[in-house]
Amino acid sequence: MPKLDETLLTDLPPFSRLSRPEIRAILDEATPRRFDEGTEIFREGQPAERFYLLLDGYLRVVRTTPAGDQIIVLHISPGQLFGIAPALQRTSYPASAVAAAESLALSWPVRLWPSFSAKYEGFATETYRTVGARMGEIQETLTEMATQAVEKRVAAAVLRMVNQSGRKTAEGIEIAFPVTRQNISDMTGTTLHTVSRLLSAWEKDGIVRSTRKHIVVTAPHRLVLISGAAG
DNA sequence: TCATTAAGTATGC
DNA sequence: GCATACTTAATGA
Repeated sequence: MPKLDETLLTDLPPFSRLSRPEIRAILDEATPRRFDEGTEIFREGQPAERFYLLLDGYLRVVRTTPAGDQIIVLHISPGQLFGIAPALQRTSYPASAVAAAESLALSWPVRLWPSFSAKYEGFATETYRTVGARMGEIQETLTEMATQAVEKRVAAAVLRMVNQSGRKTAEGIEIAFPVTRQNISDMTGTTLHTVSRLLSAWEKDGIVRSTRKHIVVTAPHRLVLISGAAG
């Protein structure tokens, strides 16, 4: 296996404070792997044997309700750690991770987690920062689900994806990974029909432009207004 | 206001 | 040509 380049990690928050030799040591223990779109990387409830860093691509983090339907909890973008059950004091994964687009990830056995946290300045603080940020995001989505009307929830979900993965194009800001109406309904607790109707209506209003699995937000400010965000 | 049912069209391997 | 993605209308909780 070819050696991984150190520049893969140097700019990422959990590793940015580390020296070259330290990063070298971490990389030498990492296993890189590519995942096709739709591939499950690990499943909810499985023993957490490894933790991961996403280098390229996008992931959906999915939980199954007791009723049996899937909920998309959040997305993971490049540069983020995931599958970090040890940071949550857990020995099994609390959710499944599915590649939303073709993705590339590094992983390490969980037995390395304690030494990573202890040895490497900034690793622990940064991981707990991201854990905190994600819990906050989930909380926000939950209260939103309970209190806001469907159109606001869908607008907020689209904006969240745009904020995480948006890239500018001539037309507007596009979501950088494939998303279906069904996916969006799984994020917002509604049906794909309702999402389809909303996107059609927004498209007629010039707020978005969408083709299959692909959404461009042409008027983000108007979506923000619909979402009813503060300000 | 929204889910459900149902019945269609469009798209891409 | 088939499965999947998407659209739309109608109905009713």
